[in-house]
Amino acid sequence: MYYVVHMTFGKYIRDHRETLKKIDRRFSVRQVANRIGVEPAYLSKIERDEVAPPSEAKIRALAIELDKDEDMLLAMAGKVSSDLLEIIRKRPELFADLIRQLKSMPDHAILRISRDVRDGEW
Amino acid sequence: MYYVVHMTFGKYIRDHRETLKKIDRRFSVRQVANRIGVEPAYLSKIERDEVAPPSEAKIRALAIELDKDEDMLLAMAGKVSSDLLEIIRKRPELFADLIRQLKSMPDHAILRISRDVRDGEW
DNA sequence: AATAGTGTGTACTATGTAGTACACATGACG
DNA sequence: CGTCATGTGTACTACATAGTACACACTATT
Repeated sequence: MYYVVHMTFGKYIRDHRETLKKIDRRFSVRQVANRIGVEPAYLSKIERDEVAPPSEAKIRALAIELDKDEDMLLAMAGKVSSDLLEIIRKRPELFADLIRQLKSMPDHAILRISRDVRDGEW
Repeated sequence: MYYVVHMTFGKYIRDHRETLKKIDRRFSVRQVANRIGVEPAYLSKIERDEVAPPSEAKIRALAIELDKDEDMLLAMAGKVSSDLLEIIRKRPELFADLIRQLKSMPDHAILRISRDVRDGEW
């Protein structure tokens, strides 16, 4: 999935909204804009990357609307979920060290730690 | 260390700068401000919490100046280091899951994971 | 007593963030 | 063939962020 790297936030939203629109006409710019609570002209500009991605709250609404992962969409917008920031800010040195350690680790290693923690192997 | 919770960014900086000033007069508001690259009046306002904490770059400079942990100082300012954000944004779902898992884990468990990863037990 | 340094009050500014409001041309469709 | 919906251009706005610049009164030093 090479192309994802070059995909902007706007183009990604447009692509997926258009795909949904093909089978459901309620996915027009106007109707989606209304449902997520912004002006249609604003969503149009977002989708053409004419303006920066919207706020975290609107991105979350978009993620739900388009059935995409919220953290992934936030990341495409250059943001990190505020609940994660809060967790890190409460124990900054601990989390900073761990995250920097994990920077160079492969996906499967991080997944495994997640699973081990969840399964209570600690 | 209860009081730390109620300590503001400004008060924390002021306390530590004043402590250093007692044994080294180069730690005046003016001289520290000059070294970190801001106006003295601005640092004065920061220390009295009259304005919001400064930018990440200035906080880092302050951390070095006062010999404090950068991530901890950033956290007190309500921020998270941009290098950590970048790491998370590159694999948002993986890191989001892990961090939320670790939210309720005790310090020693997180420390142990850090150590295990560093020592290559993966 | 002069002067050098200190902390702070007041006023101002540039840039970024996160949008709204309305008009307009085009396209779909019953 | 009229009207209803669609996407978008233009203009504008409120608030936040991250500071600067200068003047002033006080303190310490020599």
